[in-house]
Amino acid sequence: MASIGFLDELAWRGMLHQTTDEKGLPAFLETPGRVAYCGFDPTNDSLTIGNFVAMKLLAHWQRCGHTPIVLMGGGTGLIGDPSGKDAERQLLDREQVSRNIEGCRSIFERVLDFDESKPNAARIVDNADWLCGLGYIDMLRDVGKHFSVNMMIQKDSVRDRLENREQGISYTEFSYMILQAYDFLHLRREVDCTVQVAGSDQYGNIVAGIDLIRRDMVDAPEEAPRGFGITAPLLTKSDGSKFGKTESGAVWLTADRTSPYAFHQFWLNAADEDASTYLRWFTFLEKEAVEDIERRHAEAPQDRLAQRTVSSEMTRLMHGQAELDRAEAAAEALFKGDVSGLDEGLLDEVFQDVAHSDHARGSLEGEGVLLADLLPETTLASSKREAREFLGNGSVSINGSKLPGESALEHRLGVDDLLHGKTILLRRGKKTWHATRWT
RNA sequence: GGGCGAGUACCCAAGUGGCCAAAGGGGGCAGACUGUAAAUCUGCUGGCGUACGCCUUCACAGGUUCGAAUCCUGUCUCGCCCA
Repeated sequence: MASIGFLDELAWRGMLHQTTDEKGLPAFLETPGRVAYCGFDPTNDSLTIGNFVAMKLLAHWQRCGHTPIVLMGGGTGLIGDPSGKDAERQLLDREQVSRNIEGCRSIFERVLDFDESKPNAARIVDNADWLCGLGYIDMLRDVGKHFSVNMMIQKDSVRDRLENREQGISYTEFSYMILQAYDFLHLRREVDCTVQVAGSDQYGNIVAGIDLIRRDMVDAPEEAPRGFGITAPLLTKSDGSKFGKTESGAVWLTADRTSPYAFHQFWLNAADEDASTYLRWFTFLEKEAVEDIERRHAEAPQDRLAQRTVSSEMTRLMHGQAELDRAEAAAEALFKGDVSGLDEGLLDEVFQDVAHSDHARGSLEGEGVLLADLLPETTLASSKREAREFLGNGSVSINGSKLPGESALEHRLGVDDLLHGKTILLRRGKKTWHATRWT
């Protein structure tokens, strides 16, 4: 089936940070059908491209013939993971958490194979199912007993918060590690899950789980596997800024939160220095194909082949071929050609893809509409004052042609500006579009 | 429970009675240059008004004062130390 092992696959992609057993793990993974899990916090009813990385670890795992388990932290999500957080987390209520889990399910289905006829079908479990029923006293006796506080406060996730004079850590979040360790133990016992994969920030939690399993299995035969951990490095951008954020917030994997067009644009706009990393991290292309693209990209970076490949692969995977075609057509129309010459069908598509708004056609008659008054009604300006600022800067275009700053403040839109009798395309700066429809 | 300290705009951070819509940095947006890239340079960055201006803001609620982010009282939150 798979010609390349899981660890090698991650390694060439640059997605392998560390494992808990450099020597034993490769041999262990030679047997197909191993079970690994990765945890996800159900803090939202959708997932972001940051979560995608963890999901992809499981996808590679599955493609290498092993069985992936998506662990939704319906129970731990009620607590909050202190790792990488500099502030105490908001507690979620249980109803919200279960709604969120439902919302994420379809996303996993796009990346993992849940076909139950396969021996290594993926599945989703919710740790609320076993955590919420635990008694506090039982937990303290059976699990807490195995944890040394001395050790716990050494873990980075906790220590950072202890040493940070601005923010401490509550007992609730301090306990998170125990719960996550217990998850691993539970899955080890119940479904023979022997591996946990995650981002490197989870390393401490993973090790805690392995420790717990080891203590639990003191009497088990020596050859019985305990637990392994595999982590991916933190994804960083070349300019040092945080990956996956745009001016409008996180990039989501579902169309209701980030439109396929915006999603496509996000990848297309990647810096050259990041494009190759994205290619390796986010596409499933094989090594030779990736290296070929990198070579061609290096020869002619202005063609942005690497960015184009990532954006089309990712958009197709998350939103399907049809949405990819639309996003590409819209991008082509908006950035390559003369938008005033778009045919009506394509214009309608573009209208759907970019931010848009509806207006009363009557106001265009006669004197027309002062652009400075219109902009605050669009996504291009948040206030009239800001609108004037953009206009004065000469940042605004109508149907693709830029308005010089001097005349822009007084500029009025009229019926002559309508494309195909109903649409005016506005643009601020280079790439922020807004379509207005007049009916 | 007691003592000490902190809470300023998107973030960090100055300011300790008027010159404060509040320094500086970061981030963000825009302009020039480009390849819908990076780097660089320039401008903007509480709201409203095309200016003079008006309004809201320095944790919250009151108070002192002609005048408060700044002083006082109480409340809340956080941190450190003691019990």
